[in-house]
Amino acid sequence: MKIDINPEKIDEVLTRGIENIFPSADFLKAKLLSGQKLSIYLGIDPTGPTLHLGHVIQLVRLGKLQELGHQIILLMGDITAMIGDPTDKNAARKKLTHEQVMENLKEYKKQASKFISFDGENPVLLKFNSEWFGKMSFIDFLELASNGTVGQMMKRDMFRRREQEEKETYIHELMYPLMQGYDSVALDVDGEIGGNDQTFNMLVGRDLMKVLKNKEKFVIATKLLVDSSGQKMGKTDGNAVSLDQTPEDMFGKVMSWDDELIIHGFEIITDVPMSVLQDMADKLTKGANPKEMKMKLAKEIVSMCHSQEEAERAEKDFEKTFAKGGVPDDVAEVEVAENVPLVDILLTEKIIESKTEWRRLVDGGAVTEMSGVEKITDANVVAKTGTYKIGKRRFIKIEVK
RNA sequence: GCGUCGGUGGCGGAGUGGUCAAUCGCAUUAGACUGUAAAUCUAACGGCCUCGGCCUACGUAGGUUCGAAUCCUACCCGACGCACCA
Repeated sequence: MKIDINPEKIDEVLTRGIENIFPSADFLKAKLLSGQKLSIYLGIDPTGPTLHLGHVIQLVRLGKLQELGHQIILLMGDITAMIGDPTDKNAARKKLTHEQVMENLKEYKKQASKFISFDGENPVLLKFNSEWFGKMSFIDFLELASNGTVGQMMKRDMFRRREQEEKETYIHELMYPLMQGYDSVALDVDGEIGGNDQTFNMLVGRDLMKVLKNKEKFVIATKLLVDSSGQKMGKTDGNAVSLDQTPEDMFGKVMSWDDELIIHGFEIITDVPMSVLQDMADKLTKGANPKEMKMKLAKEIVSMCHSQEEAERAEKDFEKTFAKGGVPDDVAEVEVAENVPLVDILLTEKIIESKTEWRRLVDGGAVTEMSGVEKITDANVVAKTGTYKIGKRRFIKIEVK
């Protein structure tokens, strides 16, 4: 495959959704313009069962680079995931077993393939860092460890903060940046891409490359999706969008984002041209209703992660249920015998967690029978045929036989 | 190994014999207002029932007591200090 050196595309790669480039944007630009095929990797630690929107930001960037003809490597940190990246964790994360890790990454490839291509003439290379860490001897490891000092590692604000708060930092955590850095060496890549929160780790890899391979690895740090309080939208927070969610859920999640995130989200996730975004930003400052734009963003994101059709469906569904207070299309349906208390059905369907919760919901006026738009006030009602709404977004359709 | 302090609900963090299912803050859920936004206000926030109670919970296991998150013993885990080892 020929390397595309279209300056416009390259400019987009260098700027859109990018927080920082090391050693410099010009350095990378020259590389991209050189016509040389570059190898670039993204490392993901499979610490959860699914990828999330945070990963999408990087995957989209990678997709662009793949289109330009470069060699993309997706590295599964099956070993590093077991240790746990201490980034942004004020307490040491629980260590995972290798089995848990392997279980987690089952879906990863499938989900990633929405953004980068694993076949065709320039396929993504899928790697696991157990390939080298699995057979690294303790001596080798010490050798590697001798490339970093405690002082260097302690530069991470993370570790500093823990120190200040008198929380513990384990030695294996201190090793983490070196391990991630060694991934670069083992893969012998030209560059790495990752979220801005990974900058420190990525730069450790850059240093190692210089020492061990005498190579200038470039590092692309992407912007992060942060909410109004500056919190990362990560898998540990409730506001995260994970890729295994249904189109409807995903759409709803995006709709519940802060308004400030609209333009930001468009920029770092979607392909909507920057000129269009500028236009939207202008309209927003002039007082346009942000909801419309958020709808567009939600649709765009669902369309990327699922498909255009599903995005349209999700949008209609959203309109219907929330804007118009109706019932969504894909409500779970159950058939029950006569004289079954409504609670029991909801409990077996796992819509509610306990009878106590149910009582609270009924007391709070959160339960409605949709056909008559009647509020349920008696916690002991027997289920009747109909559609019930519990709270804002829980629905169930019941058919009494 | 010795000593000191500490381990409480999703998190942070009170509570030091009964009135403690445990103040409070955050998070969460629901209601009002809306745009399933934010802000705000209200309420709920271990479980179960006939709403008066019952059961299970304050690191783990025992014990003292009419009664324990609170006292005692042992054990586990952590922080700090000292020692040991160099």
